[in-house]
Amino acid sequence: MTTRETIIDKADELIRNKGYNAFSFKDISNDIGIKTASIHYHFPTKSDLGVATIKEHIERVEILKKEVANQSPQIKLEAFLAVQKKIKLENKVCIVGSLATDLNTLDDSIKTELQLFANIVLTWVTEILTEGKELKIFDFQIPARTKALMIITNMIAIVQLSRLTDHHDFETVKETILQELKPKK
Amino acid sequence: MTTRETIIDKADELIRNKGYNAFSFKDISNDIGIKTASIHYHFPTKSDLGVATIKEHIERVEILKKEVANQSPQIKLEAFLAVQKKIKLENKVCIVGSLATDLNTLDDSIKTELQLFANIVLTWVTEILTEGKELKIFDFQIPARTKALMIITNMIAIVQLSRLTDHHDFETVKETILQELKPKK
DNA sequence: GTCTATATTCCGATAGAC
DNA sequence: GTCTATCGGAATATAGAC
Repeated sequence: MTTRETIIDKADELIRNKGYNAFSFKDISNDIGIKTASIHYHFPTKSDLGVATIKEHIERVEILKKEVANQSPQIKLEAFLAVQKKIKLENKVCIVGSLATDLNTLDDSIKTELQLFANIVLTWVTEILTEGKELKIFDFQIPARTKALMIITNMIAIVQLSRLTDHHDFETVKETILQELKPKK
Repeated sequence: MTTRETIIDKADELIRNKGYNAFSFKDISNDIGIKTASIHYHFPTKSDLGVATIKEHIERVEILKKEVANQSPQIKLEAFLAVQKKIKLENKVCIVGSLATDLNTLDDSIKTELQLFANIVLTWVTEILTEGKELKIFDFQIPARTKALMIITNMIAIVQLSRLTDHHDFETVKETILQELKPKK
């Protein structure tokens, strides 16, 4: 992994662990053994690093989409939910939720990139649901985009809320999503 | 309103507008015309102010609960959803979501108070749903607490996500929640 | 590319006058 | 209760040596 990639990886971890305004170049410096001045060589400003971190997420989603492109909608949806499960296991939150709560403090460059990422995820889940309904693997009576909003908001917020209520609540919500998509016999 | 209450009100606004780690005593000082040293007189530390802000939310929920105690489950649920609608109109986020994403940076005193608040809300919505189901006003096939988790996570995250996708998505999710609770004829 | 050194600004918090 | 003044520390960012 290049230094640049190592920095982005650590920034991603810190943003989703502590929040954008709580992490500093010094945190990265301490964790990966490089001086803050060197980080500025790769990313002149903190916003540049923030944008690069979101771009990394976009790339990862595009790769995941391709990996499951030929699989069933069921497998595709489980691939999406597995990402959330990993977030929960690592006690992090989704970068969309993490940055959305800080949105009014972010530069336009980060806002724009985050909007792009959010819409990519929303479009992907909408497509999965549409395909699943056509194949009668999923059943729901509302527009696919609306159903995608319901599912995505469930996942974004349960990683946050289950930090406060009960960590098992994550699994409860995830299983409920899958159950409610099953066609009635 | 006392100075103490004015400070709490402004802190609440800043936490839900910018995030806990992005707001400062100076922000409050500028906005309400009092020096930062005076804020420290009322709240020795930032954590003390954070705890007091959550306590204020707890009090408001308790008051709202009493106001609608004799109303139908439908009215009670709409009272809960109206709070979220107000949050959306003010371009803020729910304090649970705002602080949950920063949780790993918060003092235990704030964490504990936030956990208390989250559980109060969860219990309240669970009770509303239980009552509504008994009266056949609401229909759902999962445990009431699980349904409450689904609805609360929808609302917490849609105020965040609709900042990025489409502001109308808030209303879409809110109306879908109500529609899906209606008994099938 | 990475370093040392530093500029500048802002933060939370405290002492003490009024 | 509110103020002025200040402390100690941490933040983002830059200049310039290697």
